Amino acid sequence: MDIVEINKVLSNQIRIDILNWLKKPEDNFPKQIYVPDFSDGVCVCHIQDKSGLSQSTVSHYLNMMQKVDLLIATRHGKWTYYRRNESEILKYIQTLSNEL
Amino acid sequence: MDIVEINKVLSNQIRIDILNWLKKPEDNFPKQIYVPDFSDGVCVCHIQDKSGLSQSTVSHYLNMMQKVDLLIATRHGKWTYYRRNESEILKYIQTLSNEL
DNA sequence: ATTACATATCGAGATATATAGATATGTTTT
DNA sequence: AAAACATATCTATATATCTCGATATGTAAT
Repeated sequence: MDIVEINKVLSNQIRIDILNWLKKPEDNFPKQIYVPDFSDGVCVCHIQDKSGLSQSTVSHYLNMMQKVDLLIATRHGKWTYYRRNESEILKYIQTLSNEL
Repeated sequence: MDIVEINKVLSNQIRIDILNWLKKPEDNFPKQIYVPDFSDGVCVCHIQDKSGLSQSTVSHYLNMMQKVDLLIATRHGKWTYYRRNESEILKYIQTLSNEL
């Protein structure tokens, strides 16, 4: 749990937005086609559409969010799905509460 | 309360350290000479000594921490004292808890 | 096997941050 | 008023981040 690294990741509004959108995928993204529900998260293409950023930028953002364990990635076929890592997010907030 | 701006400020270990040192000034800094206690905080020169950074860098860091309301500055004579803004720090953590 | 597609990675230019030394400002002491 | 001192601001260079288009990789469909 590297607080400084996580804070860098969270120093960007779009990345915070992504974390928020993934709280309620049903409310923020269209139904997915090749998986029955959002239990593994949302595919990159939908997040890209919603963010308005380029494919490479979104992929990069999601990767950095995964590297600090804010997100979990799962691959199904040619799609990669990202979802929140709730326990790490909670741990981050608790660590902040203690260490700030 | 601009979460992104605060996160930028907290994306640096020394700045987090400063926030921590100011939790217990008695434990982290030498006695001050021209004020009776730490109730207005710690003067820039002591924070500079402890951090090992240049005077201009420390002044810049403290200023940016004050701009986002993490710190409060008070001037006494030629010294400027900085202390934690506890209510804003708490508000920041609460906001994060809600918005992440 | 080839094509099509989703995502990841690479390379690059623009912008922001880090950090220092030099200088300016404001205060106190002489 | 001059000197000394603490802090703030300015200027500059090095490094990091942002963001994109181009390319590579992996998977699925034909």
